[in-house]
Amino acid sequence: MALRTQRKQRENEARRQEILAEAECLFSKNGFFKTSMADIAAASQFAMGTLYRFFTSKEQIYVSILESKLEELERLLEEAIAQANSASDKIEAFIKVTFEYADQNRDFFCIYVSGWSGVEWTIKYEWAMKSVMSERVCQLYEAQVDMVADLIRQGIRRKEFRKIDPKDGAFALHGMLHATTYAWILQENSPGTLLEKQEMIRSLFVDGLKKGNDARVTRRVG
Amino acid sequence: MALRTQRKQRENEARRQEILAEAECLFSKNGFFKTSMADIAAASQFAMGTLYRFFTSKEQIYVSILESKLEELERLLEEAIAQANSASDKIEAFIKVTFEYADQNRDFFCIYVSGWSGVEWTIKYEWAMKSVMSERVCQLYEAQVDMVADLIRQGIRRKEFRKIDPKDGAFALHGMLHATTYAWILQENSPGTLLEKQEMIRSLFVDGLKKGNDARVTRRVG
Amino acid sequence: MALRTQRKQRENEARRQEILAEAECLFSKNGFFKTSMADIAAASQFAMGTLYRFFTSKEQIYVSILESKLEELERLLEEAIAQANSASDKIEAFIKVTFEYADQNRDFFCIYVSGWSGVEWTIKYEWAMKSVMSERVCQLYEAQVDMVADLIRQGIRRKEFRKIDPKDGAFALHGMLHATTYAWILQENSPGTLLEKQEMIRSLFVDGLKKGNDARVTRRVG
Amino acid sequence: MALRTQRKQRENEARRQEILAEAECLFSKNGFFKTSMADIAAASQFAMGTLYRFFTSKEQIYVSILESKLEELERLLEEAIAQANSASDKIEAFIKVTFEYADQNRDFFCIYVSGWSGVEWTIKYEWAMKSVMSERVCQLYEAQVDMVADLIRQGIRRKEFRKIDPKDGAFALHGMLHATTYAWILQENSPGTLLEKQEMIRSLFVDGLKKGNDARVTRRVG
DNA sequence: TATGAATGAGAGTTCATTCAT
DNA sequence: TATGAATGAACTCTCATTCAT
Repeated sequence: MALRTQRKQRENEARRQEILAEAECLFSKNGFFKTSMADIAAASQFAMGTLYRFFTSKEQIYVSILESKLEELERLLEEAIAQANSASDKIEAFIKVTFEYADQNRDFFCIYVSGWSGVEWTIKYEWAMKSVMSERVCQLYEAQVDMVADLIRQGIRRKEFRKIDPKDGAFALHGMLHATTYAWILQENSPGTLLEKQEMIRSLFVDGLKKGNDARVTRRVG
Repeated sequence: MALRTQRKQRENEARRQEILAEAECLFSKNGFFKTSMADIAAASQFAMGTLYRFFTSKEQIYVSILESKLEELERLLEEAIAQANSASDKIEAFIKVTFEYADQNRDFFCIYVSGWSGVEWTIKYEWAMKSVMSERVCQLYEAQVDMVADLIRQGIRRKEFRKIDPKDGAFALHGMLHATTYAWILQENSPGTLLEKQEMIRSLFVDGLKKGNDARVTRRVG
Repeated sequence: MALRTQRKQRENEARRQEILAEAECLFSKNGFFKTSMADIAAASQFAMGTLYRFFTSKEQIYVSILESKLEELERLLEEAIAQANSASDKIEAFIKVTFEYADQNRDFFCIYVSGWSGVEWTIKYEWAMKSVMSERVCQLYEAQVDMVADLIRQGIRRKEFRKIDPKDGAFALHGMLHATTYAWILQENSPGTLLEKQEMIRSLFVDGLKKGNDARVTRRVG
Repeated sequence: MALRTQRKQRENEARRQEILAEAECLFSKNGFFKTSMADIAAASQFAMGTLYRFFTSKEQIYVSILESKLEELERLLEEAIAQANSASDKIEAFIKVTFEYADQNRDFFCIYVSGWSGVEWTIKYEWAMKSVMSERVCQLYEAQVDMVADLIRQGIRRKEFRKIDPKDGAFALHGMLHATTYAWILQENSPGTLLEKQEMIRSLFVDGLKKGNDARVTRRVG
């Protein structure tokens, strides 16, 4: 009996994943609002009512996609960072893993960037965004910023990097990564792979952070 | 008669702008889908039917906001770039103008970033995006990328910068700018101004691009 | 302009009434739950969206029927009662007006009795009933009980009636009236009019209450 | 084998009763429409499919509650009436048993009154009512009316009561009983018992029917 | 020309019933 | 036999767009 229960659970999990996979594809193609539950039902070959056995609402499907993928990405990022030594190498690892993941999860990345820029939802006012994005998703987004911010802080402490606001730096890096990824996804028949951009981003960001630069130069904001 | 026609045109233009201004505010607060034509009509104090005399659809209102602001921003960017000499200085000017504009047009910027990440609409498939974003908006987005790409190409030719793919660099810079701006807009009561972030972005990007990117490079205050 | 506004208002009121009339018919035939907004729209020859310009929800339509008719009935009852002198005559007037109104508003009376027995909604738990029946409707139902209870109280004070709990008596009278009305409405091709039952109810109730009765009879409960 | 079959039958009957008991509770609390089969399944601890082994539909469950309780009530009423002598005493017995039963079966009584006023279902048109209420339930309702009507007829024949339409009188009595019961059930923490109302109803109805009354009073319908 | 009421397709969600296990 | 997941039609309500005034 325990066996049957286990099989059921496995099957359910598989179905959930099927639904999520189809929904991911649709959301990435058409966005949240132009994807209907009927579309998801048709694509995943389930009846509409069945979707509601697995998810309580359309929003929950959306959020579930983000949560599961963001958690996976976070694990991969942490693993890779742990294996690198210097702050520079850790950031390089961060960039590499992000690109690899984007390469293998293009659909998700479209949604991911969407969440990042917060935009499909609403923009300026927290309340509106929070109403859709679960607490957990917000945490996961912030965790990614913090991860980079910590690496920058580390690099500054170890004198690898010059002094900058670590959070500002983290936002800047994410911006570069997402814009690059997104541009690459859009040109559907891009010749190369995303990993080819890795060195460019690394050199721009890491070299731009290198210690020497601000020692020699005194600048005012214009 | 010509006079009366002219006055009518001026009045109409004024009305259009009023509508756009209110819509901008609403779209930035609530996003495209959660803003209804009734909302826009109420906010702009026009009847719903009247909105359709000025714009053929809700989407056109959205697009018109982007078009007019993007054109204004493009003019400002070109002016500023023309007045700078070196590629570095031109890029610095680009960053400065972008931040200034964002500071003065927060509502628009929320929409702008949205358009950039393409996200509220649809992401992967051109046709879906094109159905909403006018040809003109796409041109304007591309023009901004090209503007930066050209500056980078120039810098490389003049040996200011090391060799990188100019378009990749342009995407990277835009990503940094938008992420920084967006993060700044979100924290509603941010203490400083956006311009304070300018030097950070500049040094990250321009220094990251510098030829040798090492102790050999000397910089002037721009 | 004021004239046009007035005409508009009159027209709107007329439309509201049309919708209410059709809905009344449907609700009385099929009950609240088996009457759909599509049914009401079809019957009243309006588009579904139009119904929502006049009423915020299906429940509001239902409640509006009750409110307007209950208020009218209350007015009629009060008028008739005021014109009678003795408590007996006032109660007779109450019965007469109730039957007359039922005769002319059969559809409404089906809904009315439904509300009285509280039944379509939920029965035991106030909260569930209150969620549908507006505060106002509840007040109006109670006002009708109180009206009769007051008459009984009056009759007792004036020694017309023997002593009973006035509220209990009021419930009893309403029960008789509703059961009689309802039975009469159900037999669609009833030969006589409801008013023929008036004297029966009057004599049962008023004579049952007459002072003398309990003098002659000594009874034990049980 | 016959023994096993019998045990099965007994078990099945027990299950049926369990389901009916839980359903009764739910229907009385939430009404027919706001009670789902899932609710009933959960409350009775059976799988939804199992419910359909015992009942062909949700409506049948509803109807079965009415049937079984109405049959029980009918038996009790007939027993009590048989033991009384005069028409007055028989009617008193009828009232007493009805109140006792209501006191012990509040959940059922909510549903019962609902059925009586016919209301949750549909009101005016036979077909609609018949579609839900089984032939049997209608018979049982009518049987109750007839039982009282017969008593009244008897009383008239024996000169205990003055002449009235026996069926009208029966409806009136039922109306009083139901309204009184229902009002009492609704005030959840009613201080006394329902039986305390018995004498009031008896004296109202029986005294109202007493022979002498119509001798003293000659009245016209107004 | 300007209006805003009217439209009706389409949205997300529920639930009585079925049927493979 | 008993299960409960799967079904999909039907529900209430929304809103971009139209058009009679």
